[in-house]
Amino acid sequence: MTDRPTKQGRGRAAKARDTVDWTLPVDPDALRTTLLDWYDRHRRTLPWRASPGEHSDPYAVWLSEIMLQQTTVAAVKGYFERFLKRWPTVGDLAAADRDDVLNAWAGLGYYARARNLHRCAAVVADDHDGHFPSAVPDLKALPGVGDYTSAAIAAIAFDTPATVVDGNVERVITRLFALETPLPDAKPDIRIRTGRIAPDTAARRPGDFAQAMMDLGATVCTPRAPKCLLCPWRDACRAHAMGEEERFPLKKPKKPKPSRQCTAFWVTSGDHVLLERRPAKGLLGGMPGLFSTPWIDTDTQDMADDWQSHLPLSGNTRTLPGTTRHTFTHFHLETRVIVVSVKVVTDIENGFWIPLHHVEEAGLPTVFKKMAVHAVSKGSGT
DNA sequence: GAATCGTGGAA
DNA sequence: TTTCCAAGATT
Repeated sequence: MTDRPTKQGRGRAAKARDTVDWTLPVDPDALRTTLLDWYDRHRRTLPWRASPGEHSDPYAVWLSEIMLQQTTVAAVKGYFERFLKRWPTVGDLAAADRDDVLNAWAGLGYYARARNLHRCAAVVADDHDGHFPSAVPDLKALPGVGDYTSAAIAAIAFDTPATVVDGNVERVITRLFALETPLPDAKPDIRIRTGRIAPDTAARRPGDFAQAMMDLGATVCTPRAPKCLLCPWRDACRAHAMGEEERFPLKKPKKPKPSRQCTAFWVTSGDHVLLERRPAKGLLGGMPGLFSTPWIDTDTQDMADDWQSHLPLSGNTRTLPGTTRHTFTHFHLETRVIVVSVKVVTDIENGFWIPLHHVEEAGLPTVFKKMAVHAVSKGSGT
């Protein structure tokens, strides 16, 4: 495979393509064929994966791909099956109440995905007659669908040639070529190299190839202790030849996580508890939670003990022993819980009351679920 | 381009 | 206990 002749007015990608240094002992077509053979022999059964030869439902593909963003297969399985059973079509999901969708998503994390999921379903139902578009640019225009997901849906659901690059592909490609450029700077190069190996026609099975690349990364070319003896690309892999598989991909150093702390309020009245509906945007946006003081940075702020002014309702208060801890993507949170007993159920802004025995179905994100468990276990002494 | 945005499992 | 990381998107 040779580089194309130079043309005028090329973009950055085209320019980089000419400078790609292809130094593997085998050509792209051989790599693609070898990988597809491996996939046919090792294909995994997954809830969202069509059987060989069967047509996959674009709605199911889209739903699974959104859920799988930065999330493990094991964590997604149950959620995927519950969603598909409750909302069998994109029209059903579009017609669902937003809070019901958020409730069903609770615990899976990255809640902007759930908000975008519901918005996207509405767009597909309203603007696309209930059918997902098949072209990458049209898919990428949908809420929550970016570079990876648009390519994945096009390839897997419609067998359209598309360059699918996720974290698995990045790892496989950087090892195959022993790329010394750290992520994310290496992304454009990785995309170009992946595009060279990937199928360029529907007949060459773009969907299977994309899934094969990701399966290879997930089961063989793993971050730690890769199973190179089982790898179909073992003989071509430069990192393997160097004996330095685990050194790739290189990554830019990440910043340390700061710590924050807050005081949360477990407000009860009789057998009811008060929860907050959080603002629609930002951290845990749109989700239910406990009222609390602001989450203050531990390093820059003193242990501010001014929880009184943030008390949502006045009542008898009791500070529980101990704290709960939770780690988000970019900070740690330590929470002290104060039990507040109020005389009568009183409505307040952004607040809602639920029976205590329904807390488990309230759809609390994990950080709040920890606080609720703490309150119930430590606070039952009154 | 850097920050933001969850969670649970593995080492 | 801490760190890493998993089928990324958005701002």
